[in-house]
Amino acid sequence: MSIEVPKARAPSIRDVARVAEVSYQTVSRVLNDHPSIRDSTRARVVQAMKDLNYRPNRAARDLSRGRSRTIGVLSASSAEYGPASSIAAIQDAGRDAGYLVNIANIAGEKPESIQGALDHLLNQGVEGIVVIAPQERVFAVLQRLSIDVPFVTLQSDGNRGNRTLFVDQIAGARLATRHLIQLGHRRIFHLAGPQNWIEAEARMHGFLAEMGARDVPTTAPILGDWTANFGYQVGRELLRVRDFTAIFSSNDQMALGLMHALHDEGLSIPGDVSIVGFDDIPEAAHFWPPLTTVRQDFAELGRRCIAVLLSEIAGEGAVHPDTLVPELIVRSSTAAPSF
Amino acid sequence: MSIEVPKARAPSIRDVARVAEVSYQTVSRVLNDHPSIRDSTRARVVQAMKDLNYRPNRAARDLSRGRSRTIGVLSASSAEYGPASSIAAIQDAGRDAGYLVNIANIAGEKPESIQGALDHLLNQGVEGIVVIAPQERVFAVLQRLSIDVPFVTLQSDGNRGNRTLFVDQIAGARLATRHLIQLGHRRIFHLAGPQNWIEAEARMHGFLAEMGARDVPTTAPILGDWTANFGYQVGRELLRVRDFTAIFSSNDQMALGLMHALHDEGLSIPGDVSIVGFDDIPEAAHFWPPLTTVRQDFAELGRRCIAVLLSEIAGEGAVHPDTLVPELIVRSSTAAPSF
DNA sequence: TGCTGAGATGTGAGCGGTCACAATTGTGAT
DNA sequence: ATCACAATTGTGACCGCTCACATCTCAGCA
Repeated sequence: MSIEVPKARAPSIRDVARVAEVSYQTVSRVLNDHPSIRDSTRARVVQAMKDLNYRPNRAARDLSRGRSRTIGVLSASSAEYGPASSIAAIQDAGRDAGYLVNIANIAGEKPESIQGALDHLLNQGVEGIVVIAPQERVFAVLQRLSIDVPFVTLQSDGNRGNRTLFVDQIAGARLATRHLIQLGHRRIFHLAGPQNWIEAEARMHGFLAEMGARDVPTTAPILGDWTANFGYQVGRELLRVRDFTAIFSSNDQMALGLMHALHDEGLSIPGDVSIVGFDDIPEAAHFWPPLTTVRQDFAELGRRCIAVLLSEIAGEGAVHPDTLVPELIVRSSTAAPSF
Repeated sequence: MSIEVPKARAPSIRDVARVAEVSYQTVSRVLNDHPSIRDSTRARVVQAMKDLNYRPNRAARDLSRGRSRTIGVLSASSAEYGPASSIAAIQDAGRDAGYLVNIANIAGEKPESIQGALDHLLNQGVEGIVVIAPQERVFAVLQRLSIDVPFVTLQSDGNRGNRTLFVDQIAGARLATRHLIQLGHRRIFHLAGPQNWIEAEARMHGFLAEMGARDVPTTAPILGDWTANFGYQVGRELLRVRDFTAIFSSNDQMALGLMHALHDEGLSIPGDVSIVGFDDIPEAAHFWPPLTTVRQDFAELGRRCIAVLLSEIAGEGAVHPDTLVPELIVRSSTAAPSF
C-alpha cells in the first residue's frame, strides 16, 4: 500500500520528446544540430528542453558513440607557475573543443608513480595525453607501453619526431648566455635543472653550445632541482670560491635563491655578479634586483599543444608544430663585469 | 567479396567472460569485488582480464549506475601558487576516491563567464562543486541557481553555514598585525586584496579588528588586485608621503612589489619599513629580505575540502569542517621601527 | 539418503544516448 | 493530377555495464 513516489530522475531525450510531441530521435537530431529539421519542430524541442531543464547525459552519449571525449595530462609539479599556466590553458582549450581534461599528477620520481598516473589516465579511456613532466623516465614508460593513444609533450629537445611541440629551449639558453658574454663576462657558471628533465638538459646544451661558439671556457654545470632553496644552497657553496662573474640559472626560482645567497654575503647584483634566470615568472620583474630572464609563453604553449593533440586524435595527420621562440627580457640583474 | 576485417574494439566484460568461461555477470562481480565468488573463478577472470588487457569502460559504468563520478572545480586565477596547490591536492584526493575532477576556469569578472563555467560543470553532470574563486559574485550566481548539487568553498568568512571549510583568515591577519604592533609599530598600512574577494575582506577585517583591539589608529586600507605590479605601484604612491613604518600586505606578491618600490627609493627593509605578507609562497623565504608572512597550507585545505564535499555527496551528513589555523612565519622583513 | 539454505553463478532488462534503416511528408516537374 | 525525389520524422537495435531476480551447487544435518 505504498504511495507511488515519482522517482526523481533527470529528464532524458524521451521525456523531452514526449513534451515536444516528437520522437526521441528528433530530439537527438536537435541536439546534434542535424540539418534537416523543420524550424518549427526545432523550436518546439528547444522549448521543451528549456521547460524540463534538460541536460544531455554525457555518459550515455560517450557510451553510444564509443568515445570518451577526455584527454589526459600527465604532470609533475603542477603547482608551479609554468606548468600551472599551461595546464590552465589546456583546460580551457579542451573545454572549448568539448573535451574533458583529466590531470594526473605524478608524485616524486618513482617509476611506479608514473606508471600509476598513466594507468589512471588509460583507465579513464583518454583519447590523448599531454605530458608536462618531460622527464626521460616518463617517455621510457610511455614507450614501453607502446600505447595506442596519441600523446604530445610540451617541452622537449626536438628529437621525438613530429609529435613534439616545443619552445626552443636551446635558443633561449643561448640568448641568455650570449647576453652575458656580450656584456663581457668570461667566467660564467650554469645552474642547471634536474638531469633527467629534458628541458633542463636542453637549456644546458644551449648554454654549452653558446659558450663553445664564442670560445669561452666553461666549467661543469651544477645540477639543481628547480627550487629556490637549492639555488640558495648552491649560492652559499659557490661563494666560498668566488671565481665567477655571472651565473645563468635555468629557472627563475633558483636564480632567486642564488640572489638571496649573494645578498647574504653582502655582494651586489649586478655590481659583483650578474644573474640571468629562465621562465619569467610574474614575480621576476619585482625581485631585487629585477631579474633578467628568458620569457616563455606557457599559456600559448598549452594552447598549441592541445591543438596538435586534437588534430592528431581527429586523425587529420600531424599538424606540424611550430617552434615557439623564447624572448630575452633584460632587467637589472645583469651588467658588465667590474674589473 | 571483402574480407571480414575483425573490428578492433576494446574488449568488454563479455569478451572477458568468454575467455574465462563464466558469465558476464561474474566478470562484473569480480570488477566490483563482490564477496561470494570462488577464488578459483576470480583468478580465472582476473587472468582473462590481463590477457585481453581489459579496461572497464567508464561511460558504461556511469550510465548504468546513473552517476557521473565527477566533481567540478570553479576556479579563478588557477595559475597562482595558492589555488594551484589546492587544485592539485583536490585532483589527487579526487582520483583516490575514484572521482574525476573537472576544472572550469572563470576568466575575468564578468558574470556571464561565471555562469558559463558553472553551466559547463553542470552539463558534465558533476556531483559536487568546489569553489576556489571566492568572489561574492560567484556565490550570488550559485545562490540564484539554487542548484541541487552540493558545493564547498575553500576560503570564506565563515558565514555560509556548514558547507564552509576555511582557513581562519581573520586569525591569520590578526597574527600578522599583532606582530607588527608588538614590534612597536603604530603607523601601519594595510594593502588589501580585491574588495569582492571574500578572503581579502576577511583579512582586512582581521587587520582592523586587531588594530582596534590594541587602540592603534588606522587609515583606510588600500584595495589591490593581488599582483606584484600593483604592489609596486602602490609602493611608489605611498612613498610620496611616507607617513608609515610598516605595511601588512594581504598576499606575498603584493608585498614583493612593495619591497621593490622601497628598494628603488633606497629605503631599507626592515630598517625603514617593515613588511608582512600572506600565504608563504615558496619563493617568499628567498625574497630580499626574506619575507615575514602568514603561512596557509593550501594542499591540506584542498584535501579537507574534498573530504567534506565527498561526505556530503555520499549523504553522510555534513562533516563539520575544522578551521585551519594559519601560522606566522617570522623572517627578516620585519623589525622594530627606528625612531 | 534426502532436505535445507547459503554460497556461487547465470539471465533479462534497462541506463540515455546514437546509428542504420524505414516510413512518411512535401515539393516541383511533367 | 501524378510521379520522382528530397526533406523530415520515426523505429529497432545496440553501446558496456549494473541491477533485480532466478537458478544451480554443495556442505551440513536430520
